Formats: sequence, C-alpha cells, structure tokens
Amino acid sequence: MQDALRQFKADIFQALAHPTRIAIIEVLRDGELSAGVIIEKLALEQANASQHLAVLRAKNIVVSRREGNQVFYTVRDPLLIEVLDVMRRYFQAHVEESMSMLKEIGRIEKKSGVTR
Amino acid sequence: MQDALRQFKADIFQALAHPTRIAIIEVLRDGELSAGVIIEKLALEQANASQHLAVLRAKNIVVSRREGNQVFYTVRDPLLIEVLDVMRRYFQAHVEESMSMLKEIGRIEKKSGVTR
DNA sequence: CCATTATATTCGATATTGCGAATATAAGAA
DNA sequence: TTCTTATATTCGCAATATCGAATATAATGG
Repeated sequence: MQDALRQFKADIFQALAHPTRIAIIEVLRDGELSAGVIIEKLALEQANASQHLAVLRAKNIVVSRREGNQVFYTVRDPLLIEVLDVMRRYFQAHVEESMSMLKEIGRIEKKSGVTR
Repeated sequence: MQDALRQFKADIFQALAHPTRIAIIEVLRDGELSAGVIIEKLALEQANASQHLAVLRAKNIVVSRREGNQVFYTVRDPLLIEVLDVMRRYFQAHVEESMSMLKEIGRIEKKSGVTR
C-alpha cells in the first residue's frame, strides 16, 4: 500500500527520466504549445515526439486539447515545474563536483548565466 | 549542451524511478542508516538492496561511509528530500482523480492521516 | 589460519524502453 | 471523394533494467 504510493511516485519519475521529455516540459513552461511547435522547437522526429508525448499523457503529466487539425499540450500541474526548478538547484549544487563530463559545460553556463 | 543538462536531470530521475529506491531515500530521511538496517526496515533481498544502493551511489544521491563491518548510508543533499516532498504534494493533488487503482488507498490514507 | 557477519558484485533470464520506418487516423481543403 | 497536413500508433530491433542465485570481498573474532 505504502508500496502503491511509491510505485506512483516512481512512475512519475520514470516519465520524467528522459531528456526529451524534460525538454518538452521545459518548453511548455510558459504555456500551451501544439505538438508541431514542440517538434519544431526541439528538432524531434515526429514519431519520437509523439511517443514521448504519449508517455507524458499516460501519466497525466500533460493534458492535450484538440483544435481542428492540431493538438495542443499543457503541463497539467505547475508543481512539476517546481520539481524541475528544485532539480535545477540540485544540478547547480553538484554538477561541477560530480559529473566530470559536465565540468566544461558548467563553466560555459556560468559565463552566460543560463541554466535551464 | 542544454542536452547534457537534461541528461543529467534525466539520470537523477531515472535513479529515483523505482519504488525500492524511493523507499530507501524515505527511510534515510531522518539520517544515516546501515545497509543492514535499510534491508531490515524494507524487508529487501540483500542482493537487491545492494544493487539499488549501487544505483543511488552511482548518481551520488547517497553517500556511504564504512565503519568496521558495516556501511552507513546518507542522502547527500536535502534538496532531493525536498523533491520528494513536492512529489508528495503532487501525489496528494492527483491520486484520487487519476489513479483509480489508488482511490481506495487514498481513503485509507486520509482516515489514518498518513501520506508518505 | 578459519569461521562468521556485513555488504558488494557477477551471472543469466526476463522485462521494459527507445528508436525510426511504416502505417493509421483525423480534420480540413480542393 | 481524393489530397494534404497534423498527429498517433504499430512493428521490429537494440539497449537497458531488474531480479534472485551464486560468488566475492572486507572486517572481525577465535
């Protein structure tokens, strides 16, 4: 039972556990976008994008709304954006020390002041 | 590059994307515990627990300290506990509506007032 | 040294995930 | 209806994750 709750959380994390899906959520941060625009902004394969959107839909992380030809997506709950924000702080606190692969990037990020 | 940051976040989420690992982090919420105590508290197979601990170690989510015979684990950064807290709020906001499988549990939780 | 306790790693089987190619569906436009 | 545009689903295939059994390592006691 406790277990079911943990399974639920694990499922949400699983749904977030892919760079493309994180990118989708980040790009939806400021509101609704059509699938097409998401694909364009992130330079994704159409099928691939649709599969990732399906994962996010399955976990109710995003909701979709059809308008004629296109489908618009929104992040259902800003709490998830908050999770990503905490993760960004976590990232900033630990990249340099922990991920040697990212040290160079960390420096670039610092200079330009951008860390999404 | 942006991509590398997202990969980093995705890796952390991936590490959290298992009920057992979430349970481990929750049980470490109030401080250090030995592997043995974790195994006991969560009723895990020894090998399985060790594998999950290895995943958490690999992502630097927990740190370990050897003391004689045993190894003690701690969650390295309270930010992660904060993430789990936000997730709990998320969970409370959406279980009843979204996961029919969990509705019954939701009611039990409400009665007993526990939601971890 | 050998035995014991605590923990970690390896192995092999099974399950899940991610990808792109191909195909399907849905809603107009002609 | 047929064509086009937008999006979703299906189908292999390769890569990854999870499990428990078995084995390895590390520290300590006798």
